[in-house]
Amino acid sequence: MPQLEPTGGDDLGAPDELIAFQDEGEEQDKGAGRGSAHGDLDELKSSLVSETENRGGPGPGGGPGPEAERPPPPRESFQKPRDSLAEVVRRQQDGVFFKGPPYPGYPFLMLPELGSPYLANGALSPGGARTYLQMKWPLLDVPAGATLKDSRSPSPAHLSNKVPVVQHGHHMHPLTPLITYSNDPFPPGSPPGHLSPEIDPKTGIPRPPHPPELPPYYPLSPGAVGQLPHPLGWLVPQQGQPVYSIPPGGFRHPYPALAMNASMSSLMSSRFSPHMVPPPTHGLHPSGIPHPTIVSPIVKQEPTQPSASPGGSSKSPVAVKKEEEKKPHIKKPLNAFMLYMKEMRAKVVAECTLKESAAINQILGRRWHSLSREEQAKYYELARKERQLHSQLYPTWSARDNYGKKKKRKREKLAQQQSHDTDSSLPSKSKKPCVPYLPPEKPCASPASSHGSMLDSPATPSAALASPAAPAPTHSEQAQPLSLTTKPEARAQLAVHSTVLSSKASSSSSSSSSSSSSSSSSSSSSLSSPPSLLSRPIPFPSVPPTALVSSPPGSVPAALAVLQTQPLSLVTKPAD
DNA sequence: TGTCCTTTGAAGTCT
DNA sequence: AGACTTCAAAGGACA
Repeated sequence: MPQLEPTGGDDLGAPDELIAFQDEGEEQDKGAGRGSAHGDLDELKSSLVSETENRGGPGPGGGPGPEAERPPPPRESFQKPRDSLAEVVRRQQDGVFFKGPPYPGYPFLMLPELGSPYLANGALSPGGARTYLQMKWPLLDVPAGATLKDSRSPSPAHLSNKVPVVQHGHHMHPLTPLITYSNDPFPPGSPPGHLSPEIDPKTGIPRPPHPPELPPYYPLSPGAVGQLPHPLGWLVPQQGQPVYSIPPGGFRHPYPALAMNASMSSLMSSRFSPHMVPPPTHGLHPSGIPHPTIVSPIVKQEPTQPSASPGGSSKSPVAVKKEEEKKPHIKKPLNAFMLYMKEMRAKVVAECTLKESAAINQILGRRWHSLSREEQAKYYELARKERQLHSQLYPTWSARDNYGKKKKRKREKLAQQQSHDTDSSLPSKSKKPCVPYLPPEKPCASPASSHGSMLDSPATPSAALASPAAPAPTHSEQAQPLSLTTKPEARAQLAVHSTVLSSKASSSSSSSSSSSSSSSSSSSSSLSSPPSLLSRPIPFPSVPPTALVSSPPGSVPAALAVLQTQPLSLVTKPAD
């Protein structure tokens, strides 16, 4: 694990290798020929990512071409068989969520009215245009929920995007003016493995080598990053969530000694605002908005210096406990996916009537996988910045500090799961069916069905592969519904599905297991998926050998794209 | 009211 | 070292 360096040039797991993404994308944009090594997979890839291409839509970054050309992002969820809920969710995605580009709002987020709302007073007024000026950005004070739904869309496409997306003018990433991509040293470390520039650990598909002429940094070129909605939701009110505002007069750094660069300042001012210091108004920001990462304990928190080592004193247990109670709860910095979720949740909710986070999260998880590496890289970068800032703000903070703050349930659940595994006949606890997470009406599912999703009318794998131009869903999006759920309960439930599927399909589970184990990917928990879940039948017949051969374990073989079809049809519509 | 669900990733603990 | 666990966000569902 990369360690935080005093210089701030730490590598906190950010995908440094993502440096190659931009180049890759550009190359693809130019339609440049690709290495012969990919030749065999090109066709498959194109067919697999055709949906991505379709939904890519016209964007600042270019046409849909690049998306289709890029290797499928590492996805592990292929092996995750989904229950009916996931199925419905998938359909919703296919039919609704992926009808547009992943970030449909970017282009038109270049709001023309630069500065008007907040330039005057230094803060965004409620309902004010979310046009962020570069220099003003750190000082923005966005009222909570003020801009959750921005109907003033300059573009029709924006109508569907009700998520307040912060967008800099000039295609400037919100953090671009603040994050010194070129100066802020982020030595290559251990970024997400699936984002490796050389070989995708998941897919095993070699990636175009990073041209030496390119800077060893994330390809967050202004143009590229400009498409990124403000992933740091702290400045963007979402779902009525309080926005981490900054005092009108700017923001007072609680740690003068802490050298803060612009990026730090931006982060600090937003998510990790100096609320650790004696809050001016009883733990609340001067604006009255609670700090996002610091949850004041019930007991009125006292001015405690985060840097000051907590505990370590010879106090009585009671005193220590009392002191701990007073300690503000410093939340963990959000990881890339959390940032993504935070940003996209509102959009998904807006696009669909889904309200339940569980279902939405499933969608988001799939969308996350469907994101291009470049897009993911943005979030990884932001997450790394967050962690970096967090570590600087709270040097003594450790994730352990929050251990036990929440009711430990997983352990219990896991224990139950284990016992459940031993005795599969006994339902664990009050296990809730996964189906309920989707509303019965499933308004978002209709379009997909009307369009004839792959599930509704599963196309033969061969057909899908044979017609790359066909709007075939991306492998991830298609397969994810089948992906194993990492939750013990769900796994237990899915095991039933798996069993049914296995009984219905004579396909060997070995192939599926290999692909399932490939879910190695990101989620460690997925690795622990019980074999029973891996036994999901996977039709490989029509899969070109190259696709399988070139897809090492831990990858998502293009062949798995076929999973979307038959098995899914078996799983779908459980409740109907 | 509190917990669960659900997702991924980071970071912790445990073996 | 690897496996496992917890937490981060979110909000409806449920006991």
